Amino acid sequence: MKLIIVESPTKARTLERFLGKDYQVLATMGHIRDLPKSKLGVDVENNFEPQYEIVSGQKKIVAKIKKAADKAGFVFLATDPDREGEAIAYHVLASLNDGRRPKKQTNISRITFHEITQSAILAALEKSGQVDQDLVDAQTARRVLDRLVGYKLSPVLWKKVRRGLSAGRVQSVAVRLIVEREREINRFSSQPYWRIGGEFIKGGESFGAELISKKGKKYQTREKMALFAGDYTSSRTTIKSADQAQEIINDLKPPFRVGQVDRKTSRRHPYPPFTTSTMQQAAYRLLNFSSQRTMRAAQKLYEEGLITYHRTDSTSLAKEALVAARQVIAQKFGQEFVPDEANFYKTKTRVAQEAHEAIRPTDFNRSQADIARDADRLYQLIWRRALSSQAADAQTEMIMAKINSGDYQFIARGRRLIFPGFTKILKMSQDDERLPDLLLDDTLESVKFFSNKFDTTPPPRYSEASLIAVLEKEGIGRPSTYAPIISTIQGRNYVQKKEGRFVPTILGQVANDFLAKHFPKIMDLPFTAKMEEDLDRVANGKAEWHKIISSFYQPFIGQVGEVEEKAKRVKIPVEKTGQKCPECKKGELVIRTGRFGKFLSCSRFPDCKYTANYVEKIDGVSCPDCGGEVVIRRTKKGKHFYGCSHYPNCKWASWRKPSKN
DNA sequence: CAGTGAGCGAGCTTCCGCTTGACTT
Repeated sequence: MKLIIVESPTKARTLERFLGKDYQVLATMGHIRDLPKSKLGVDVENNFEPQYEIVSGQKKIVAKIKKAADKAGFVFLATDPDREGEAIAYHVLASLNDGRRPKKQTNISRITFHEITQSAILAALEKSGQVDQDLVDAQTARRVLDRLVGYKLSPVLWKKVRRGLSAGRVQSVAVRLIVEREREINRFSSQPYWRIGGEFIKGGESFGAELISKKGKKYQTREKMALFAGDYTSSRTTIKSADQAQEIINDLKPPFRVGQVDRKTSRRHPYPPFTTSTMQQAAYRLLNFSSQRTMRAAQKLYEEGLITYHRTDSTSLAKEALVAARQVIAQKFGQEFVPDEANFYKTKTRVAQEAHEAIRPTDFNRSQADIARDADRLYQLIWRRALSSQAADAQTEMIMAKINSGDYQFIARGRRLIFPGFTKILKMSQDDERLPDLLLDDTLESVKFFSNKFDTTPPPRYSEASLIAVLEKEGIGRPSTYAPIISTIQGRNYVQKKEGRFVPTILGQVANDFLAKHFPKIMDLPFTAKMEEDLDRVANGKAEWHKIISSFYQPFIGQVGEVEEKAKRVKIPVEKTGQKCPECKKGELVIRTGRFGKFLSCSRFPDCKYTANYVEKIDGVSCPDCGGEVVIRRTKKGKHFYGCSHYPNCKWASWRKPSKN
């Protein structure tokens, strides 16, 4: 009997099925040892020695693994093939040896595989090795750094801003992005601009064109980044008033002659299959799922064996899956939809660890999941995306015709689908845009000219999806943490969602400004990228983890001490409501935050002691029992729920947000 | 499922990343 250790219980079941009765497979369910929660747990005086202990709630599993290992003839550590997985393997090894790594590993070895297929697992069992101490050291450095940053910075906030706050390498940068975006929006001043269009006729067929230049000098036709913040560095001419637009229109005279016609075939390559991040972004865009809801649905699909692992940063597919996808495409859509060679995708994010496959159906023949509704809808996205990633390119003929009129030049664009390719599977093929058959020197009849007003728009607030996209691009956070980050920064009341997008609270801005002023290095976007470079050097045996941490910690802790001593406590401005105090009738009602959340009180406190509950209303929905307003309330434990504003007259309440009507 | 509340200063709060359950309308 041989014992195999993996991280996920679903994976354990799959392996047992592949390997039969000679193997027992147990799951660690994540990390089994970690730093203590209630104290720093890093001996900064003694070479940053981490004080690991068994994670509370994991004691049973550790005991079970120990017992099974004693009985087994051989143990394979098959945790995920990445930095965290190597660390888990190390901690299992250490747990089996009373907390220490044995000098010699006998009857125990480390194996890795990137795909959960029978062939990959059998190959891995043949190629066993030892736990890679350099990689473990890199993880230790990561863990210790995050603990030092989090547990040293947070108390500074307790002292200087408000009790109970938190700061960290990831969450603080996420908040910063939202705060800075809001300020960019506030600074923005919208500028109107006009675009001029014309309708022409050839052979009885009418079509539209847009004015693009005068004497070769181009007009502003689309909003460009240069227009943000009123910065006119663009070389284009902007039409700034309706009068100016009308003058140009009055100036347009026949003949209207076709000057140039370009036809070219554009090929569009399919999209790579989903990673966690792109799946969350697509589910938000197409299904309006939050990242948490997406992950809950994905978890269900994974546990049912319908998809591969859903926390991944890889876009590669197992060989078996490539073959299967090509077969299914041929069978369902036709051989012409199968490219000559399989499509491969490079991972864009530099920090990707690619421990798993991309997210894909385990069986491409199954186009529906038919379990829970959310899960089924998500499954269909995954199926389409993974399958289409192996389909042929889409081909479109693009037609661009220039039309001259004196000094002025118009452009007409047409589009004709030649071959849908992958877009047929993704269900995203665009309609053709017809143009009559225009030839050089054709003279056209004009029907009318018109102008349309546009306004430059500020950059949008972040949604969950767009925030996660930026974090991933900067290498901040991991597939397993994107959804939790979103709930942390809201739970700390640093940001709130307004119409599905993030707005910083006053507290968020104050805490962010404090950190950005005193700890600019940590709040900087490249901080994590630099950390990752250092960790790579540790993993490759080119740097020593204690030295990396020490060179960070010495200046950092000096700065912490200085700020604790010198920085003034920050006053958090109160939010005004614009309503008069009903008791003294002199002060204004303001929203304050106490130990139990927000409440209303008089601005003249302590002279006037009026207080009232602050209720947050949900727009657009009403109480299903009495038609009153729906408000957010909290239980004694602080959990949110939805109730009726007419309480206690109406006792309606719900955990879930009531839907419209 | 529905309190109170800021100001005093007891003892408390806090990180990131890996994994699932167990509690409910």
